[in-house]
Amino acid sequence: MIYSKKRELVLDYVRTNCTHPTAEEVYSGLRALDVNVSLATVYRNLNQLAESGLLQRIATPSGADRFDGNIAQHLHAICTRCGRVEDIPRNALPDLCKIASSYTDMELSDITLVFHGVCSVCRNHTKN
Amino acid sequence: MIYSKKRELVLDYVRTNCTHPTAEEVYSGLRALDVNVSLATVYRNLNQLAESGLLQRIATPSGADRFDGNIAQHLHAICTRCGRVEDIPRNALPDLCKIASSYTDMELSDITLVFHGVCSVCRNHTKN
DNA sequence: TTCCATGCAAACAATTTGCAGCAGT
DNA sequence: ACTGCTGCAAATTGTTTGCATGGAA
Repeated sequence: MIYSKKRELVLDYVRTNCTHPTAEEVYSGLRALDVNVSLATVYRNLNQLAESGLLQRIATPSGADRFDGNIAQHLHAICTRCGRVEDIPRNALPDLCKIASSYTDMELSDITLVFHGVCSVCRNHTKN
Repeated sequence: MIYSKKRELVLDYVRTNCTHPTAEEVYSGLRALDVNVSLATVYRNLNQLAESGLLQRIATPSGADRFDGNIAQHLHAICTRCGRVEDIPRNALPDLCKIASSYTDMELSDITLVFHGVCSVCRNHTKN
């Protein structure tokens, strides 16, 4: 992959913003920094960076995909009220593929695991 | 929720077809049975049925959501080659929310967990 | 000078919605 | 009658793509 200024900016943005931004958020975040980039380019670069392992894609169920500059193996917890994303270390959990393997004849190699809950901010905010 | 013929047909279709169909598949499946129903109605009814717990929604990462008439607590494994979905009993796995809770201040109540792998049919089909 | 990258707009897929009419209780 | 259900088409949302141009090696 040859060098590209825009791609570097996209990667830097996701890395320095620990908000697990969506493509749209990366786009408007960069525009706010006076970076002239198109949404298509943001999508293309996010896909390439995720493909090459420089970013991690968080496929949230129903909603825009999010991206994470922390590529260490870890999982995510999403607040069902405000959408905030927090990290959960992957080694906190046992090897789920190995456990599930005995229940199917599929050769399981990976999991998509997202926790859902309510973050402390939202809990304090609205007590309903 | 008052009775509706179309909703009953949608529910029956998902229950009797163990293929974990998408909304589109439910739609064309019903049309093939000479049921006059619109795609919008299929979507509306699938959402209501999932909302009321009569169906389980399988939010596949990037792709159409699938629906499952088996509402017993269980998880899914998706073949990355042919898209086939198999079931994994939930009690095969430990209580992940409880384990992850100690790593975040979110109040975790649920998980979205999908296994990815290659089914035996695809493994035998193409040895590459 | 050969690719890959980019911007723009159009295309796309999955899903939802507005509205008028119809059906269930 | 009242309210929820349906069909249809249009609107939305998230994302990808075609094409002409610009930039990196």
